[in-house]
Amino acid sequence: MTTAGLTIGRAARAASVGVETIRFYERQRLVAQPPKPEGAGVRLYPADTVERIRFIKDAQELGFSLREIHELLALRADPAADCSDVREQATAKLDDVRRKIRRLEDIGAALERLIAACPGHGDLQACSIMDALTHHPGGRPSHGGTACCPYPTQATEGIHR
Amino acid sequence: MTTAGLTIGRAARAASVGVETIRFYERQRLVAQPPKPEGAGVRLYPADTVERIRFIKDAQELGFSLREIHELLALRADPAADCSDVREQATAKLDDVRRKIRRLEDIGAALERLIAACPGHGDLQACSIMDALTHHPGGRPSHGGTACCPYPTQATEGIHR
DNA sequence: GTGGGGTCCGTACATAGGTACGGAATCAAG
DNA sequence: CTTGATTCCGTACCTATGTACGGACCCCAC
Repeated sequence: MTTAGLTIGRAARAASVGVETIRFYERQRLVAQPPKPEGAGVRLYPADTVERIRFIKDAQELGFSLREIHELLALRADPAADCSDVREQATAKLDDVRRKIRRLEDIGAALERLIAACPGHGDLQACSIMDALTHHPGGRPSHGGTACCPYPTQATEGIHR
Repeated sequence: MTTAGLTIGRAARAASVGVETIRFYERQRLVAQPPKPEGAGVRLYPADTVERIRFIKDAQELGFSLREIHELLALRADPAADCSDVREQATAKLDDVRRKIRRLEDIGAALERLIAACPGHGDLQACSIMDALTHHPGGRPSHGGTACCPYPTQATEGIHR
């Protein structure tokens, strides 16, 4: 009923990556290479390979390395096996995820504070991200009392293109 | 009252990076290189450079590239200037951050589901991350009805060391 | 004032994650 | 059955982000 699969080119387009990226992931064993059909023909990729690739790209944007993504994808709860170590690994990953969320929330709050300070009628004392993070109600780090804008706005040189 | 600053080695240790990393960031203009004192001597790094480096490392783990981090750090609400573009950029970054949080929450939920399914008395139908993400109450993607464990557990080959 | 470690600077090397190239085989439209 | 686009595979190349190396210089403890 469903289509047998997609050629590598179509799969790549569906996952918004290049063909070469799929081949690269195959070499890294991040996605399985479907078998070549009997005799001759081209490989056909099932739809869930596309999902898998999307997941990989998403996870990358969240700061996971391909190694870590491999570990995430390898986690499986086999109902017929002792999975205490799967459980353990999954829990570790979950902690990881939660730490990331917390840190992102900090940065999000700093950005909000920065935006609020923007028109000039905000509270000030928060004219940069670092300011908003460091001497903030609830901000993490310590170090007392640098005035508002100690860091000279850096030229765009260096980080180029 | 506060110390004049840290030598590069101490600053590196304080920020949990290598000396070479600091120099690299200086070349990339991610952190400012303090001036060499009159005559002779070594450069001294203020404490907020350490904070800045920590921020860079944190942001990297959240999937921001050095380029993006540079943009984040460059945002500043100068109360004496029109900052509509700062506001605009900050808003865009904030959207970014919120997207990341949402996706992390999805993955966190999938992990929880996987952990719950683990001992065998969970609901099943969620024996891998992809399962937990795709056919989940509230899961994002579509594609109907792949059975539980279609993906052969991949050997550890390829992603090595 | 000497010895051992740290700094400085330039350059070279390394690792992760792709991206491009080239030639043979294959498929699909006309 | 020709033609143009794709696939396949191996290899080479590229960018981002460090990491290491080597020689000169500097600083602090003895």
